[in-house]
Amino acid sequence: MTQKTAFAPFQPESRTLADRVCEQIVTAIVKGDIPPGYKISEPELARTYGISRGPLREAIRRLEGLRLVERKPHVGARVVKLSAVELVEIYRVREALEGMACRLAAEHMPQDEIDGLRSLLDEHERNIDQLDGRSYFQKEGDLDFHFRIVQGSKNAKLREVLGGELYHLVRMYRYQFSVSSSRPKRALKEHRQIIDAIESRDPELAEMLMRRHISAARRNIEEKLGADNNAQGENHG
Amino acid sequence: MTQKTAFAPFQPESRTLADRVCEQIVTAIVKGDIPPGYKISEPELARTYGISRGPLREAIRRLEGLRLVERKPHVGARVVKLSAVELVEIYRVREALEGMACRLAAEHMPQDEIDGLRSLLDEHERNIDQLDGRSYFQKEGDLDFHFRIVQGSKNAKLREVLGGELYHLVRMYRYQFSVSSSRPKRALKEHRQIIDAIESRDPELAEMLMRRHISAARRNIEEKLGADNNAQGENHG
DNA sequence: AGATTGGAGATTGTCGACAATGTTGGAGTA
DNA sequence: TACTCCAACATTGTCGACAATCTCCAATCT
Repeated sequence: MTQKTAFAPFQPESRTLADRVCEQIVTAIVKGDIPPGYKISEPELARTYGISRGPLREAIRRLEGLRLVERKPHVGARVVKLSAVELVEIYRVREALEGMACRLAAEHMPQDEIDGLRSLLDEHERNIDQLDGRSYFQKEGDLDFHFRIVQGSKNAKLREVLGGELYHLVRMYRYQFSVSSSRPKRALKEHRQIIDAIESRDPELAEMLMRRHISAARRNIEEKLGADNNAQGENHG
Repeated sequence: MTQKTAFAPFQPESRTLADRVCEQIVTAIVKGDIPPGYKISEPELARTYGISRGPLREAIRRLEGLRLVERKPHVGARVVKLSAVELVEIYRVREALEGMACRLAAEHMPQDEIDGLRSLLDEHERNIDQLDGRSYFQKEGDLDFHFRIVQGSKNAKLREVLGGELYHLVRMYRYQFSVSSSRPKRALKEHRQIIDAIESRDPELAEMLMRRHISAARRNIEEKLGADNNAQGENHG
Protein backbone atom coordinates (compact mmCIF):
# COMPACT_ATOMS: atom_id res chain seq x y z
CA MET A 1 0.00 0.00 0.00
CA THR A 2 1.49 3.25 -1.04
CA GLN A 3 0.83 6.40 0.93
CA LYS A 4 -2.01 8.40 -0.52
CA THR A 5 0.21 11.15 -1.84
CA ALA A 6 3.94 11.44 -1.52
CA PHE A 7 3.74 15.13 -0.82
CA ALA A 8 1.90 16.18 2.30
CA PRO A 9 1.71 19.97 2.49
CA PHE A 10 -0.06 19.73 5.84
CA GLN A 11 0.82 18.00 9.05
CA PRO A 12 -0.95 14.69 9.60
CA GLU A 13 -2.92 16.18 12.48
CA SER A 14 -3.55 19.83 11.89
CA ARG A 15 -3.86 21.13 15.38
CA THR A 16 -5.40 24.50 14.80
CA LEU A 17 -8.84 25.12 13.37
CA ALA A 18 -7.64 27.49 10.71
CA ASP A 19 -5.15 24.97 9.35
CA ARG A 20 -7.66 22.15 9.35
CA VAL A 21 -10.33 24.16 7.59
CA CYS A 22 -7.75 25.51 5.17
CA GLU A 23 -6.89 21.98 4.18
CA GLN A 24 -10.56 21.17 3.68
CA ILE A 25 -11.09 24.22 1.52
CA VAL A 26 -8.01 23.42 -0.55
CA THR A 27 -9.44 20.00 -1.31
CA ALA A 28 -12.84 21.49 -2.08
CA ILE A 29 -11.33 23.98 -4.49
CA VAL A 30 -9.00 21.48 -6.15
CA LYS A 31 -11.80 19.00 -6.74
CA GLY A 32 -14.14 21.70 -7.95
CA ASP A 33 -16.69 21.50 -5.14
CA ILE A 34 -16.14 25.21 -4.82
CA PRO A 35 -16.16 26.25 -8.46
CA PRO A 36 -13.62 28.60 -10.07
CA GLY A 37 -14.61 32.23 -9.97
CA TYR A 38 -16.85 31.58 -6.99
CA LYS A 39 -17.19 34.55 -4.68
CA ILE A 40 -16.20 33.44 -1.20
CA SER A 41 -18.64 34.68 1.39
CA GLU A 42 -17.04 34.65 4.80
CA PRO A 43 -20.23 34.19 6.83
CA GLU A 44 -21.38 31.42 4.52
CA LEU A 45 -18.12 29.47 4.64
CA ALA A 46 -17.89 30.01 8.36
CA ARG A 47 -21.30 28.45 8.80
CA THR A 48 -20.45 25.64 6.41
CA TYR A 49 -17.41 24.58 8.37
CA GLY A 50 -18.87 25.46 11.73
CA ILE A 51 -16.21 27.95 12.75
CA SER A 52 -15.98 31.65 13.40
CA ARG A 53 -14.82 34.23 10.93
CA GLY A 54 -11.49 34.74 12.67
CA PRO A 55 -9.83 31.44 11.81
CA LEU A 56 -11.60 31.42 8.47
CA ARG A 57 -9.98 34.69 7.51
CA GLU A 58 -6.59 33.27 8.41
CA ALA A 59 -7.34 30.26 6.26
CA ILE A 60 -8.27 32.55 3.38
CA ARG A 61 -4.99 34.41 3.84
CA ARG A 62 -3.19 31.14 3.46
CA LEU A 63 -5.23 30.19 0.40
CA GLU A 64 -4.16 33.50 -1.06
CA GLY A 65 -0.54 32.47 -0.53
CA LEU A 66 -1.24 29.18 -2.27
CA ARG A 67 -2.62 31.16 -5.20
CA LEU A 68 -5.93 29.35 -4.97
CA VAL A 69 -7.92 32.51 -4.29
CA GLU A 70 -7.48 36.13 -5.23
CA ARG A 71 -8.41 38.77 -2.72
CA LYS A 72 -9.38 42.38 -3.19
CA PRO A 73 -9.52 44.67 -0.15
CA HIS A 74 -13.03 45.48 1.02
CA VAL A 75 -14.45 43.38 -1.76
CA GLY A 76 -13.67 39.80 -0.93
CA ALA A 77 -11.95 36.71 -2.20
CA ARG A 78 -12.73 34.73 -5.33
CA VAL A 79 -11.55 31.28 -6.31
CA VAL A 80 -9.02 31.61 -9.10
CA LYS A 81 -10.35 31.17 -12.60
CA LEU A 82 -8.42 28.63 -14.60
CA SER A 83 -7.09 29.77 -17.92
CA ALA A 84 -5.18 27.94 -20.59
CA VAL A 85 -2.37 30.47 -20.66
CA GLU A 86 -1.84 30.21 -16.92
CA LEU A 87 -1.61 26.43 -17.16
CA VAL A 88 1.02 26.79 -19.85
CA GLU A 89 2.88 29.28 -17.69
CA ILE A 90 2.89 26.80 -14.83
CA TYR A 91 4.36 24.14 -17.06
CA ARG A 92 7.17 26.48 -18.01
CA VAL A 93 7.94 26.98 -14.33
CA ARG A 94 7.76 23.26 -13.74
CA GLU A 95 10.11 22.64 -16.65
CA ALA A 96 12.70 24.90 -15.07
CA LEU A 97 12.23 23.82 -11.49
CA GLU A 98 11.84 20.10 -11.97
CA GLY A 99 14.66 20.06 -14.46
CA MET A 100 16.89 21.45 -11.75
CA ALA A 101 15.39 19.05 -9.22
CA CYS A 102 16.21 16.16 -11.50
CA ARG A 103 19.76 17.36 -11.94
CA LEU A 104 20.22 17.56 -8.19
CA ALA A 105 18.50 14.23 -7.69
CA ALA A 106 21.10 12.65 -9.95
CA GLU A 107 23.68 13.97 -7.52
CA HIS A 108 22.04 13.43 -4.17
CA MET A 109 19.17 10.93 -4.33
CA PRO A 110 19.92 7.93 -2.12
CA GLN A 111 19.84 4.51 -3.68
CA ASP A 112 16.90 3.30 -1.58
CA GLU A 113 14.75 6.18 -2.80
CA ILE A 114 15.70 5.30 -6.36
CA ASP A 115 14.63 1.71 -5.71
CA GLY A 116 11.36 2.91 -4.22
CA LEU A 117 10.75 5.06 -7.28
CA ARG A 118 11.32 2.10 -9.56
CA SER A 119 8.77 -0.01 -7.73
CA LEU A 120 6.37 2.92 -7.92
CA LEU A 121 6.78 2.88 -11.69
CA ASP A 122 6.16 -0.86 -11.72
CA GLU A 123 2.94 -0.22 -9.89
CA HIS A 124 2.02 2.45 -12.40
CA GLU A 125 2.60 -0.02 -15.21
CA ARG A 126 0.33 -2.55 -13.56
CA ASN A 127 -2.37 0.07 -13.22
CA ILE A 128 -2.06 1.03 -16.84
CA ASP A 129 -2.35 -2.54 -18.04
CA GLN A 130 -5.22 -3.39 -15.74
CA LEU A 131 -7.70 -0.61 -16.00
CA ASP A 132 -6.76 0.82 -19.34
CA GLY A 133 -4.55 3.42 -17.71
CA ARG A 134 -5.64 7.01 -17.51
CA SER A 135 -7.37 7.12 -14.15
CA TYR A 136 -4.31 6.67 -11.99
CA PHE A 137 -2.19 8.99 -14.02
CA GLN A 138 -4.88 11.56 -14.27
CA LYS A 139 -5.15 11.89 -10.54
CA GLU A 140 -2.26 11.70 -8.16
CA GLY A 141 0.05 9.04 -9.57
CA ASP A 142 1.98 11.12 -12.03
CA LEU A 143 2.48 13.96 -9.58
CA ASP A 144 3.63 11.39 -7.05
CA PHE A 145 6.51 10.42 -9.32
CA HIS A 146 7.47 13.99 -9.97
CA PHE A 147 7.35 15.01 -6.36
CA ARG A 148 9.48 12.10 -5.25
CA ILE A 149 12.20 13.31 -7.55
CA VAL A 150 11.87 16.76 -6.07
CA GLN A 151 12.32 15.20 -2.66
CA GLY A 152 15.33 13.32 -3.98
CA SER A 153 17.00 16.58 -4.89
CA LYS A 154 17.47 17.19 -1.16
CA ASN A 155 16.79 20.85 -1.78
CA ALA A 156 14.23 22.15 0.69
CA LYS A 157 13.50 25.32 -1.24
CA LEU A 158 12.63 23.42 -4.37
CA ARG A 159 10.29 21.27 -2.33
CA GLU A 160 8.70 24.32 -0.76
CA VAL A 161 8.08 26.18 -3.99
CA LEU A 162 6.80 23.21 -5.97
CA GLY A 163 4.76 21.68 -3.17
CA GLY A 164 3.62 24.98 -1.78
CA GLU A 165 1.76 26.58 -4.60
CA LEU A 166 2.37 24.98 -7.96
CA TYR A 167 1.22 21.45 -7.32
CA HIS A 168 -2.14 22.41 -5.92
CA LEU A 169 -2.83 24.34 -9.08
CA VAL A 170 -1.65 21.47 -11.24
CA ARG A 171 -3.93 19.11 -9.38
CA MET A 172 -6.78 21.56 -9.81
CA TYR A 173 -6.28 21.70 -13.55
CA ARG A 174 -6.10 17.94 -13.79
CA TYR A 175 -9.34 17.44 -11.95
CA GLN A 176 -11.26 20.05 -13.85
CA PHE A 177 -9.80 20.19 -17.33
CA SER A 178 -9.17 16.46 -17.43
CA VAL A 179 -5.77 17.16 -18.88
CA SER A 180 -3.93 13.89 -18.73
CA SER A 181 -0.65 12.81 -20.18
CA SER A 182 -2.90 11.43 -22.92
CA ARG A 183 -0.43 8.65 -23.60
CA PRO A 184 0.32 6.98 -20.28
CA LYS A 185 2.58 4.36 -21.85
CA ARG A 186 4.74 7.00 -23.41
CA ALA A 187 4.91 8.96 -20.18
CA LEU A 188 5.85 5.84 -18.26
CA LYS A 189 8.66 5.13 -20.68
CA GLU A 190 9.99 8.64 -20.21
CA HIS A 191 9.75 8.23 -16.47
CA ARG A 192 11.91 5.12 -16.70
CA GLN A 193 14.48 6.93 -18.81
CA ILE A 194 14.62 9.66 -16.22
CA ILE A 195 15.15 7.33 -13.31
CA ASP A 196 17.83 5.56 -15.33
CA ALA A 197 19.69 8.81 -15.79
CA ILE A 198 19.42 9.55 -12.10
CA GLU A 199 20.76 6.14 -11.18
CA SER A 200 23.62 6.61 -13.62
CA ARG A 201 24.44 9.80 -11.73
CA ASP A 202 24.27 11.81 -14.95
CA PRO A 203 22.95 15.24 -13.94
CA GLU A 204 23.08 16.77 -17.42
CA LEU A 205 21.09 13.99 -18.99
CA ALA A 206 18.66 13.78 -16.11
CA GLU A 207 17.84 17.45 -16.35
CA MET A 208 17.49 17.34 -20.11
CA LEU A 209 15.16 14.35 -20.05
CA MET A 210 12.95 15.88 -17.40
CA ARG A 211 12.74 19.15 -19.26
CA ARG A 212 11.82 17.36 -22.44
CA HIS A 213 9.23 15.32 -20.60
CA ILE A 214 7.50 18.36 -19.15
CA SER A 215 7.95 20.37 -22.31
CA ALA A 216 6.22 17.65 -24.29
CA ALA A 217 3.34 17.68 -21.84
CA ARG A 218 3.13 21.44 -22.23
CA ARG A 219 3.00 21.27 -26.01
CA ASN A 220 0.35 18.60 -25.72
CA ILE A 221 -1.72 20.96 -23.63
CA GLU A 222 -1.12 23.92 -25.91
CA GLU A 223 -2.33 21.83 -28.79
CA LYS A 224 -5.40 20.60 -26.97
CA LEU A 225 -6.48 23.86 -25.46
CA GLY A 226 -5.21 26.14 -28.18
CA ALA A 227 -3.32 28.41 -25.86
CA ASP A 228 -1.13 30.37 -28.20
CA ASN A 229 1.80 32.25 -26.85
CA ASN A 230 0.40 35.46 -28.23
CA ALA A 231 -2.48 35.32 -25.75
CA GLN A 232 -0.25 36.72 -23.08
CA GLY A 233 -1.93 39.68 -21.44
CA GLU A 234 -4.91 37.93 -19.98
CA ASN A 235 -6.20 38.88 -16.59
CA HIS A 236 -8.80 36.96 -14.68
CA GLY A 237 -11.27 39.44 -13.35
CA MET B 1 15.16 59.08 -11.38
CA THR B 2 14.51 55.36 -11.32
CA GLN B 3 11.76 53.92 -9.22
CA LYS B 4 13.01 52.67 -5.91
CA THR B 5 12.59 49.01 -6.79
CA ALA B 6 11.34 47.58 -10.03
CA PHE B 7 9.38 44.90 -8.23
CA ALA B 8 6.57 46.06 -6.00
CA PRO B 9 5.04 43.10 -4.20
CA PHE B 10 2.48 45.36 -2.56
CA GLN B 11 0.04 47.85 -3.94
CA PRO B 12 1.13 51.48 -3.74
CA GLU B 13 -1.56 52.20 -1.17
CA SER B 14 -2.24 49.14 0.90
CA ARG B 15 -5.83 49.65 1.90
CA THR B 16 -6.21 47.21 4.72
CA LEU B 17 -4.42 47.37 8.04
CA ALA B 18 -3.15 43.81 7.86
CA ASP B 19 -1.56 44.41 4.46
CA ARG B 20 0.06 47.65 5.50
CA VAL B 21 1.48 46.22 8.70
CA CYS B 22 2.60 43.12 6.84
CA GLU B 23 4.61 45.29 4.51
CA GLN B 24 6.17 47.11 7.44
CA ILE B 25 7.11 43.86 9.14
CA VAL B 26 8.58 42.49 5.92
CA THR B 27 10.85 45.51 5.70
CA ALA B 28 11.76 45.22 9.37
CA ILE B 29 12.68 41.58 8.97
CA VAL B 30 14.57 42.06 5.73
CA LYS B 31 16.64 44.89 7.15
CA GLY B 32 17.26 43.02 10.37
CA ASP B 33 15.37 45.34 12.70
CA ILE B 34 13.57 42.23 13.81
CA PRO B 35 16.48 39.79 14.10
CA PRO B 36 16.51 36.22 12.76
CA GLY B 37 15.30 33.64 15.21
CA TYR B 38 13.36 36.28 17.10
CA LYS B 39 10.25 34.94 18.78
CA ILE B 40 7.32 36.97 17.57
CA SER B 41 5.07 37.96 20.43
CA GLU B 42 1.64 38.83 19.15
CA PRO B 43 0.70 41.29 21.91
CA GLU B 44 4.08 42.99 21.66
CA LEU B 45 3.95 43.45 17.88
CA ALA B 46 0.33 44.52 18.08
CA ARG B 47 1.31 47.27 20.52
CA THR B 48 4.31 48.23 18.40
CA TYR B 49 2.24 48.83 15.31
CA GLY B 50 -0.78 50.08 17.16
CA ILE B 51 -3.22 47.49 15.91
CA SER B 52 -5.23 44.65 17.31
CA ARG B 53 -4.21 41.03 17.26
CA GLY B 54 -6.73 40.12 14.57
CA PRO B 55 -5.11 41.87 11.61
CA LEU B 56 -1.70 41.09 13.03
CA ARG B 57 -2.41 37.38 12.92
CA GLU B 58 -3.45 37.69 9.31
CA ALA B 59 -0.23 39.52 8.58
CA ILE B 60 1.73 36.73 10.25
CA ARG B 61 -0.12 34.21 8.14
CA ARG B 62 1.04 36.07 5.08
CA LEU B 63 4.60 36.29 6.36
CA GLU B 64 4.46 32.54 6.76
CA GLY B 65 3.55 32.27 3.08
CA LEU B 66 6.49 34.50 2.21
CA ARG B 67 8.72 32.11 4.16
CA LEU B 68 9.92 34.93 6.40
CA VAL B 69 8.58 33.36 9.58
CA GLU B 70 7.98 29.80 10.68
CA ARG B 71 4.98 29.06 12.78
CA LYS B 72 4.26 26.24 15.18
CA PRO B 73 0.72 25.72 16.44
CA HIS B 74 0.13 26.83 19.99
CA VAL B 75 3.75 27.90 20.27
CA GLY B 76 4.14 30.91 18.05
CA ALA B 77 6.04 32.28 15.10
CA ARG B 78 9.77 32.87 14.82
CA VAL B 79 11.65 34.85 12.22
CA VAL B 80 13.50 32.45 9.95
CA LYS B 81 17.10 31.81 10.80
CA LEU B 82 19.42 32.35 7.89
CA SER B 83 21.71 29.49 7.02
CA ALA B 84 24.38 29.14 4.40
CA VAL B 85 22.87 25.99 2.93
CA GLU B 86 19.49 27.62 2.54
CA LEU B 87 21.05 30.52 0.70
CA VAL B 88 22.76 28.09 -1.65
CA GLU B 89 19.47 26.29 -2.16
CA ILE B 90 17.82 29.56 -3.09
CA TYR B 91 20.48 30.25 -5.66
CA ARG B 92 19.85 26.87 -7.23
CA VAL B 93 16.18 27.74 -7.54
CA ARG B 94 17.07 31.12 -8.96
CA GLU B 95 19.39 29.52 -11.49
CA ALA B 96 16.56 27.36 -12.77
CA LEU B 97 13.83 29.98 -12.66
CA GLU B 98 15.74 32.97 -13.92
CA GLY B 99 17.38 30.88 -16.59
CA MET B 100 13.92 30.09 -17.88
CA ALA B 101 12.87 33.71 -17.45
CA CYS B 102 15.82 34.80 -19.53
CA ARG B 103 14.96 32.30 -22.24
CA LEU B 104 11.41 33.59 -22.39
CA ALA B 105 12.58 37.19 -22.25
CA ALA B 106 14.63 36.55 -25.38
CA GLU B 107 11.38 35.55 -27.03
CA HIS B 108 8.93 38.04 -25.63
CA MET B 109 10.65 41.09 -24.12
CA PRO B 110 9.60 44.25 -26.00
CA GLN B 111 12.30 46.42 -27.47
CA ASP B 112 11.50 49.40 -25.24
CA GLU B 113 12.01 47.32 -22.13
CA ILE B 114 15.34 46.15 -23.50
CA ASP B 115 16.33 49.77 -24.06
CA GLY B 116 15.28 50.64 -20.53
CA LEU B 117 17.35 47.78 -19.20
CA ARG B 118 20.38 49.04 -21.09
CA SER B 119 20.08 52.48 -19.62
CA LEU B 120 19.71 50.89 -16.19
CA LEU B 121 23.01 49.16 -16.75
CA ASP B 122 24.57 52.45 -17.81
CA GLU B 123 23.40 53.90 -14.55
CA HIS B 124 24.90 50.97 -12.68
CA GLU B 125 28.21 51.56 -14.41
CA ARG B 126 28.19 55.19 -13.38
CA ASN B 127 27.49 54.19 -9.80
CA ILE B 128 30.34 51.71 -9.82
CA ASP B 129 32.81 54.26 -11.17
CA GLN B 130 31.70 57.00 -8.85
CA LEU B 131 31.43 55.53 -5.41
CA ASP B 132 33.70 52.55 -5.78
CA GLY B 133 30.77 50.31 -6.57
CA ARG B 134 29.49 47.88 -4.02
CA SER B 135 26.82 49.85 -2.27
CA TYR B 136 24.35 50.01 -5.09
CA PHE B 137 24.87 46.44 -6.12
CA GLN B 138 24.72 45.24 -2.59
CA LYS B 139 21.29 46.65 -2.07
CA GLU B 140 18.58 46.76 -4.65
CA GLY B 141 20.35 47.50 -7.92
CA ASP B 142 21.33 44.01 -8.91
CA LEU B 143 17.95 42.55 -8.01
CA ASP B 144 16.38 45.32 -10.04
CA PHE B 145 18.14 44.08 -13.15
CA HIS B 146 17.18 40.50 -12.51
CA PHE B 147 13.57 41.27 -11.80
CA ARG B 148 13.18 43.33 -14.93
CA ILE B 149 14.20 40.34 -16.95
CA VAL B 150 11.66 38.26 -15.11
CA GLN B 151 9.07 40.85 -16.03
CA GLY B 152 10.29 40.71 -19.60
CA SER B 153 9.53 37.02 -19.76
CA LYS B 154 5.83 37.94 -19.74
CA ASN B 155 5.16 34.91 -17.59
CA ALA B 156 3.02 35.86 -14.63
CA LYS B 157 3.73 32.67 -12.71
CA LEU B 158 7.48 33.23 -12.86
CA ARG B 159 6.95 36.73 -11.57
CA GLU B 160 4.76 35.48 -8.75
CA VAL B 161 7.13 32.80 -7.55
CA LEU B 162 10.28 34.87 -7.76
CA GLY B 163 8.77 38.08 -6.46
CA GLY B 164 6.56 36.38 -3.93
CA GLU B 165 8.93 34.56 -1.70
CA LEU B 166 12.42 34.20 -3.11
CA TYR B 167 13.40 37.81 -3.56
CA HIS B 168 12.50 38.84 -0.05
CA LEU B 169 14.81 36.16 1.27
CA VAL B 170 17.57 37.18 -1.13
CA ARG B 171 17.26 40.77 -0.01
CA MET B 172 17.37 39.62 3.60
CA TYR B 173 20.57 37.72 3.03
CA ARG B 174 22.15 40.65 1.25
CA TYR B 175 21.38 43.04 4.03
CA GLN B 176 22.55 40.78 6.81
CA PHE B 177 25.33 38.63 5.39
CA SER B 178 26.65 41.44 3.20
CA VAL B 179 26.96 38.99 0.37
CA SER B 180 27.60 41.04 -2.70
CA SER B 181 28.62 40.10 -6.18
CA SER B 182 32.08 40.91 -4.84
CA ARG B 183 33.18 41.96 -8.30
CA PRO B 184 30.66 44.49 -9.56
CA LYS B 185 32.55 45.11 -12.79
CA ARG B 186 32.50 41.47 -13.66
CA ALA B 187 28.81 41.19 -12.83
CA LEU B 188 28.04 44.23 -14.93
CA LYS B 189 29.86 42.73 -17.88
CA GLU B 190 27.84 39.54 -17.54
CA HIS B 191 24.66 41.59 -17.35
CA ARG B 192 25.56 43.24 -20.63
CA GLN B 193 26.21 39.88 -22.27
CA ILE B 194 22.82 38.69 -21.10
CA ILE B 195 20.96 41.67 -22.46
CA ASP B 196 22.84 41.28 -25.74
CA ALA B 197 21.65 37.70 -26.02
CA ILE B 198 18.10 38.80 -25.30
CA GLU B 199 18.22 41.50 -27.94
CA SER B 200 19.63 38.98 -30.42
CA ARG B 201 16.55 36.88 -29.69
CA ASP B 202 18.73 33.90 -28.82
CA PRO B 203 16.84 32.00 -26.11
CA GLU B 204 19.38 29.21 -25.72
CA LEU B 205 22.29 31.56 -25.21
CA ALA B 206 20.31 33.88 -22.97
CA GLU B 207 19.33 31.04 -20.66
CA MET B 208 22.85 29.66 -20.56
CA LEU B 209 24.41 33.01 -19.74
CA MET B 210 21.95 33.71 -16.97
CA ARG B 211 22.47 30.28 -15.46
CA ARG B 212 26.21 30.73 -15.55
CA HIS B 213 25.87 34.17 -14.01
CA ILE B 214 23.81 32.94 -11.08
CA SER B 215 25.82 29.76 -10.76
CA ALA B 216 29.00 31.80 -10.45
CA ALA B 217 27.42 33.89 -7.73
CA ARG B 218 26.41 30.71 -5.94
CA ARG B 219 29.91 29.27 -6.06
CA ASN B 220 31.24 32.57 -4.82
CA ILE B 221 28.92 32.30 -1.84
CA GLU B 222 29.76 28.66 -1.21
CA GLU B 223 33.39 29.59 -1.16
CA LYS B 224 32.90 32.53 1.16
CA LEU B 225 30.55 30.91 3.60
CA GLY B 226 31.92 27.40 3.35
CA ALA B 227 28.57 25.82 2.72
CA ASP B 228 29.51 22.39 1.47
CA ASN B 229 26.97 20.32 -0.32
CA ASN B 230 27.33 17.60 2.27
CA ALA B 231 25.78 19.85 4.90
CA GLN B 232 22.37 19.06 3.54
CA GLY B 233 20.15 17.92 6.36
CA GLU B 234 20.17 21.06 8.42
CA ASN B 235 17.04 22.19 10.14
CA HIS B 236 16.57 25.55 11.74
CA GLY B 237 14.92 24.97 15.08
C1' DA C 1 -36.13 56.92 -21.52
C1' DG C 2 -31.52 57.02 -19.84
C1' DA C 3 -28.15 58.48 -16.67
C1' DT C 4 -26.94 59.95 -12.06
C1' DT C 5 -27.04 60.24 -7.27
C1' DG C 6 -28.55 58.98 -2.87
C1' DG C 7 -29.54 55.61 0.69
C1' DA C 8 -30.50 50.86 2.50
C1' DG C 9 -28.55 46.49 2.90
C1' DA C 10 -24.89 43.37 3.06
C1' DT C 11 -20.10 42.31 3.42
C1' DT C 12 -15.54 42.99 4.93
C1' DG C 13 -12.33 44.97 8.39
C1' DT C 14 -11.28 45.66 13.24
C1' DC C 15 -11.50 45.16 18.07
C1' DG C 16 -11.66 43.37 22.93
C1' DA C 17 -12.68 39.34 25.82
C1' DC C 18 -12.82 34.39 26.85
C1' DA C 19 -11.06 29.57 26.37
C1' DA C 20 -7.41 26.20 25.45
C1' DT C 21 -2.81 24.93 25.19
C1' DG C 22 2.43 25.36 26.35
C1' DT C 23 5.82 26.82 29.33
C1' DT C 24 8.21 27.63 33.55
C1' DG C 25 9.24 27.68 38.16
C1' DG C 26 9.24 25.63 42.63
C1' DA C 27 8.15 22.17 46.05
C1' DG C 28 8.52 17.55 47.33
C1' DT C 29 10.57 12.97 47.24
C1' DA C 30 13.93 9.21 46.13
C1' DT D 1 21.64 16.47 44.95
C1' DA D 2 18.90 15.27 41.14
C1' DC D 3 14.59 14.01 39.27
C1' DT D 4 9.47 14.31 38.99
C1' DC D 5 5.21 16.28 39.38
C1' DC D 6 2.10 20.00 39.87
C1' DA D 7 0.38 24.48 39.69
C1' DA D 8 0.44 29.27 38.28
C1' DC D 9 1.54 32.14 34.48
C1' DA D 10 1.89 33.63 29.87
C1' DT D 11 0.80 33.03 25.12
C1' DT D 12 -1.86 31.45 21.38
C1' DG D 13 -6.45 30.14 19.49
C1' DT D 14 -11.30 31.26 19.08
C1' DC D 15 -15.42 33.86 19.35
C1' DG D 16 -19.08 37.47 19.02
C1' DA D 17 -19.97 42.38 18.31
C1' DC D 18 -19.11 46.97 16.33
C1' DA D 19 -17.32 50.13 12.62
C1' DA D 20 -15.97 51.14 7.82
C1' DT D 21 -16.53 50.24 3.13
C1' DC D 22 -18.66 48.56 -0.99
C1' DT D 23 -22.70 47.12 -3.81
C1' DC D 24 -27.07 47.45 -5.60
C1' DC D 25 -31.46 49.34 -6.30
C1' DA D 26 -34.62 52.94 -6.63
C1' DA D 27 -36.01 57.65 -6.93
C1' DT D 28 -35.02 61.89 -9.22
C1' DC D 29 -33.39 64.94 -12.75
C1' DT D 30 -32.16 66.04 -17.61
